[in-house]
Amino acid sequence: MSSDLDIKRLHHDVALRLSSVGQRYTDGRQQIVEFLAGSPRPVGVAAIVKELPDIPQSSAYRSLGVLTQLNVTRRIAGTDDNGYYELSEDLVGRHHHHALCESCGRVVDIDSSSKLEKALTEAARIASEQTGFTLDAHRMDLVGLCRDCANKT
Amino acid sequence: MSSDLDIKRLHHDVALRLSSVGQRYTDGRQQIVEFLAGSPRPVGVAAIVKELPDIPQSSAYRSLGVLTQLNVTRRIAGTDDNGYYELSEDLVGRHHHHALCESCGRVVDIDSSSKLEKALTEAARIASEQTGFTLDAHRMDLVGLCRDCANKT
DNA sequence: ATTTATGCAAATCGTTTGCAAACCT
DNA sequence: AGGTTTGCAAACGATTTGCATAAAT
Repeated sequence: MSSDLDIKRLHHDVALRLSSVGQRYTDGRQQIVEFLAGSPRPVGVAAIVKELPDIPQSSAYRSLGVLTQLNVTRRIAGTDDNGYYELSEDLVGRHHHHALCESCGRVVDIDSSSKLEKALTEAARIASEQTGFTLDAHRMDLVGLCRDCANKT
Repeated sequence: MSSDLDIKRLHHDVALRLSSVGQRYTDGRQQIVEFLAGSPRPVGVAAIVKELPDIPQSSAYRSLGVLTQLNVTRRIAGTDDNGYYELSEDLVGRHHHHALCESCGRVVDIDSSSKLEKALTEAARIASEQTGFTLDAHRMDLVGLCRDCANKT
């Protein structure tokens, strides 16, 4: 099946990036990458160490640090000031955005579509002109209330 | 001049919201509100206590907490996991968005314009459908590099 | 007089770091 | 051997909280 191949290819790509700067693709790092690959949304460090109990917090943070530097992973700052991690877009080849719940901190993916991209590209262009910001691949986080939190009100 | 009137009206509105829940509009709280009113962008707590030295950190946090609960202020989570505060849109009557620098954490305002709003409203609609999120007045944070950080590269 | 706000210091929580041991190559 | 990663515990920085005092109504 293709997902099996994908994982192999993913590990291969990650290994390449690590070795290019003299870093090793250790078992713990592989576990983290694979876990992120299997998650439909960015995951917090708490969830990572819970799911991968033989990886202590400090190692998780350190690994995520080097992986993020090498652009293997990306860190999303949630509205709850926790870090959420996902594989970088150029590894998974899927452009997307995020919706952040301002009540519970949940982060979910918004898959890209041509209509959405068109709207956001235009928005990013205007915003960039006005602020002088470089909007790399127009990353955009929408802030609102997730369904659960909206229903609690 | 009109800004003088605006400030008076602002204080009046804030006082109203506070008193409606039995809270007092103390001098420290007035100072904070006035400082936020005078800033062109969301400000961090560090900046607040630096500019208003007779307000200790804990009081600043506590005041901002109640002001935010009453929707007098709003908290923006920066990419650096610090809290940045601004007056809420319904007090200042100016709809806007934010650009977050993913390198230095800086937060700047993006003034709204009809073209931008049109693009973002469309984006919010699509995203909302897909995620089930309620996108309150489509708040949207664009993440990229501010001019300073882009030049450092 | 009763409730609410303040100010200090201590606690908390996510995250980072120092250091010695374990691991690759 | 020589550099890298791990694991623990201690350090950190932003934010929160307990508690006794001060202020407002």
